[in-house]
Amino acid sequence: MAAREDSLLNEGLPRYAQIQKSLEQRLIDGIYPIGSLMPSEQELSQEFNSSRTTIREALRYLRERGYVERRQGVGTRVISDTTRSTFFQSFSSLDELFQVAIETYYVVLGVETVVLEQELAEMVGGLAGEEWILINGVRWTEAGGKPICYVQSYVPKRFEHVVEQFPGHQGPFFELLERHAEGSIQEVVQEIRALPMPQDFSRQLGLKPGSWSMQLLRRYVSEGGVLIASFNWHPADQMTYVMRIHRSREQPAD
Amino acid sequence: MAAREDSLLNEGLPRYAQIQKSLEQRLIDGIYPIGSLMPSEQELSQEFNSSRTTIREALRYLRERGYVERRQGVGTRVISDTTRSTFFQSFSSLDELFQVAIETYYVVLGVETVVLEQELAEMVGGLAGEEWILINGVRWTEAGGKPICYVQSYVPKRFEHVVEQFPGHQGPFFELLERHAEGSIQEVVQEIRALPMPQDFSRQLGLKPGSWSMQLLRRYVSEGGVLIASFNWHPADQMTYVMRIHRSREQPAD
DNA sequence: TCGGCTTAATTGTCCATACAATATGACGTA
DNA sequence: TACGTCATATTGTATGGACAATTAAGCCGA
Repeated sequence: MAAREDSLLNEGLPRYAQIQKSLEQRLIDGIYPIGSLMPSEQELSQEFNSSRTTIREALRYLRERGYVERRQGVGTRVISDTTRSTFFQSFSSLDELFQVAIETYYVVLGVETVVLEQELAEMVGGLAGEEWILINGVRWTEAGGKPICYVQSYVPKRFEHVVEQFPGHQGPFFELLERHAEGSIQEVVQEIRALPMPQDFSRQLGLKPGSWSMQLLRRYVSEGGVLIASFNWHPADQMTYVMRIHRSREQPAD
Repeated sequence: MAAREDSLLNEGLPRYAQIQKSLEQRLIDGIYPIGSLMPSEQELSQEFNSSRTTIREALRYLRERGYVERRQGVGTRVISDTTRSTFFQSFSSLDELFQVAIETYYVVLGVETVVLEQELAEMVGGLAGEEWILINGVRWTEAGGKPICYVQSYVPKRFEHVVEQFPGHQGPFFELLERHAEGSIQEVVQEIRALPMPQDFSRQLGLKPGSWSMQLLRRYVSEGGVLIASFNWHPADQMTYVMRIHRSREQPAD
């Protein structure tokens, strides 16, 4: 009982939390050096005068925090003296990621089949000489409102039957394509450039000749390859791309 | 014994893992609707003919996965029928985040004290009328190489003594500032714009008048407020900002 | 010296039990 | 009707115990 009070701060925390803190501090202080084995569960159980279950709960926390790895037959090995610290940016959906306003209104201007040249193939993620479908359109704030951006979407020819459904579809095209694809979207690559706005796009968006744009290129990649690659051409003076990046000392899911 | 075999797939998995899978499937199937209470630990213990500890382990998994929340005195309430599925982009350091080439070479052109006007204050995260320190500089590929971008860095006046160390410091300034700040950097906000390149910056970068830029504004925010806000002006034709976003069905730290 | 076997140590899984802490519902009284 | 009290249900914390699975070290024989 007296040994217990000496070893732990009496903070009203559960015992396992107090042991966590003690052990974490020792790791940070290098008392258990990286690469070494910590005392066994039994040894810690005796030191803290607690049951093995309580010790295991504390060690579980250390493992989840990235300080140690635990292996049956070996023991608890120290792999870090700092808790995992990453910067991350996470999104609950791709819409949120791409800051697409839900209420925007998309108008298809035309659909055609194109043969990819080398440079374009590299950008959309296809092969030179392949046939892809190009859909030109304009995204508006609302029907009859202001134009937001000019959109060129490139889709592999094998999704021709899906493209036919695009004009009646008000959500993102990638969602429609994902439903018909082998597997779900695993990665999205976005590239951002400042470029002169092509003149015929300027006309569609009501801009003066010689205007500039922020061009966002996005490739949506599933297991079966690129589903769609879209160039969004935003008028430069109407577009700020904002990213908020947070530090996490915990798993973001906590 | 027979009841046990009926309820669980005999997969060689630990019992708690088998129960996890069963319960997860029920959640996905809507057998336990969102908002409802799942059976109590005791009920599940009887159903699966397992100890309460084993049930708790399975429920812990469901909680960590975001399906349920558990409250003492209430029970286990369903809050989702899908596991957390997020898209994320994580970085092990801010250098990686901002695609800063380690080997670049920064030259300070000048340091002055400025009083923030309203618009600038909003961008750097200060207050109009405040004194901040402005450091102008150019980042080069290497000493004597090509210019990469023009950099305007704004630092609160209270870090005046730290700014004095900037000229001899080849790493990122935010790291130096973080060491002298109250608390570490918790968030970085980055804004990307396509803008005409200011003429005196054009001159410094060897560009023709009328050139355009991609402007990256970054605010590094600690508990005590903004540490530094930097405008990086990149020549438009020399800059593509690339982001790779991955889907994760697990906590990114795993 | 190398390989196989045995033993001991260590963590992983599972159980039963007990008490604490919190929430909820029912009942009684003002 | 509102508030207080009490009983019950539920999850959280903690203990002790047992057996399983894995690893490492030591020993022995070829």
